[in-house]
Amino acid sequence: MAKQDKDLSRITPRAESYPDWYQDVIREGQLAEVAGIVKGCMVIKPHGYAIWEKIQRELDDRFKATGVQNAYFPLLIPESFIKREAEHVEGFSPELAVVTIAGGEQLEEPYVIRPTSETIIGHFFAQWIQSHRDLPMLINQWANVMRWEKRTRMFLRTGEFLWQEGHTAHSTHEEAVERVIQMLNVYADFAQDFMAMPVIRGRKSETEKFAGALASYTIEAMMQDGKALQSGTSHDLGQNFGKAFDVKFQSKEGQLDYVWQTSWGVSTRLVGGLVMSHSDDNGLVIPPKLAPIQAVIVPFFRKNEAENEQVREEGKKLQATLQAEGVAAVFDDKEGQPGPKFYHYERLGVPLRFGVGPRDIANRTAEFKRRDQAEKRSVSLDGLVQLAKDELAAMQRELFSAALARREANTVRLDTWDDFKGLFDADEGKFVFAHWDGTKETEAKVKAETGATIRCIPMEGQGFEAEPGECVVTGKPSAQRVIWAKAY
RNA sequence: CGGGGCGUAGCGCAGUUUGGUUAGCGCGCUUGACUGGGGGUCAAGAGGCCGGAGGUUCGAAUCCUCUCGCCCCGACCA
Repeated sequence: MAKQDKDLSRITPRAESYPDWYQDVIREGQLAEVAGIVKGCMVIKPHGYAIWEKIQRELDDRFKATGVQNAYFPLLIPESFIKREAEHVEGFSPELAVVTIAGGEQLEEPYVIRPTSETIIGHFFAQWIQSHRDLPMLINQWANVMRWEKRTRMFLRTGEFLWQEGHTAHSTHEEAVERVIQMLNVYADFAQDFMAMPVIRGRKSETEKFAGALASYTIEAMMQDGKALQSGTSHDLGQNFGKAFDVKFQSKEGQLDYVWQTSWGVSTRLVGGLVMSHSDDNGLVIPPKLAPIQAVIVPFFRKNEAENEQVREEGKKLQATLQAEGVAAVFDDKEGQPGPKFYHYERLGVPLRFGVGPRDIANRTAEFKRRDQAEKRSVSLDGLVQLAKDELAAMQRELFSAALARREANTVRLDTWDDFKGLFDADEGKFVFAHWDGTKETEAKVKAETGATIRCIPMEGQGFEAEPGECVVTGKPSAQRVIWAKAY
């Protein structure tokens, strides 16, 4: 408190400015920084990348469990490929970066730096698939992509970003749709179980769907400011790309037909979702399953070197014991006072912190603090490993419950246009569950007048059951309510 | 792409209106001592072609022209 004038609290409180807070948490949590030298791009720093690696590993396992294999396709795509699917060109043209010179010479046909790989993968699928016996083809690639954005935000929208894109080909539409939903569910489970980020699964409206898809499905999460974050998508591509790239197979009956394709992806945007789901005014908060460091042990040194040596030994022992039990623990015995270390690890989002000093060694205790709780307490050294495991599990659960409770508290059913417009005019971050007549025109009107868009048409079984009614804008018949919100 | 703001030490800024010679401050950093249970104290240091180019001038961080870049707010997007 007395140190306020020393520029020590460098995180803008959320209440003051949510965008500034977001940037501050990323900086202080050492996740990433703006590259500066390359427009719209960022450097993902080791701590941020470690989180991405945990996301990757977990998702990769889950993909493979469904029979998907990894592969890799070229970064550069012949420009003509992008143009083959009409909606696809239209959707992506504005944000393409194009290579026109290579090896010092003008290229005959420019290359596009991939914004996504449906086209180039379509090309190879055409070569790899002849028979129904080659299907289903289940491929995923971990890659970087580039979409030239007018306005960028760290992790949420950058010129270049990392992601995975799954691409599958099937002999029937039913099977393809099944895969689309299956992968959507993989994403939803991952987000909720691993990232403690509650999501709503649903279908995108025509306006919001992927360029070139028959239908798009999404998981939508609510950030702390009540805005929606599209956190993962899964697309039913129908036969659109099959036709554009001549991906045909011969069926059991000997008929030639175009394959039915899907694509699905999540990106480093998830890291942005992580920040805005759990973090507080003291910095990052990472759910235990996602945390590269799950526990830190901070020693309390004094001037007595013999005592310090004991503290050091106890700290190392504690770290080893935790690691042996699968807890990613760090013992920070660097020079320096404990206070600054506390702040440091707090801002990194480390879930558990243990403090050990001479006093503790005498009493066989440790000071304990959980990142998502305000109080410290003294715990016994003997039961400490079990306590760590229990607390990690509890924190994972509680972060999810808190996020879910927040979403529920900020989701409202509205039935009149006055209420609807009034709410968004007041700039309230809410999910509004309201009826829609199903037309683009209504959607466009709402967007123009309130800034809110249809985040998704929720699927069954999530507490947003379909019920007929009247459109909140036009009063025309509506088959079901949809989720409206302002979005990132 | 429109509107606004900003480029001076690693970070945050002052100085620019009213040119003036060694360009300042806070934090951070280095070294040492004292310390040590939530950003401690003292001392000594290191660190700048003031975003870039051109011009005006005896003299430019400061004035003029051009340029590059970044951030914020809006229209388009994982």
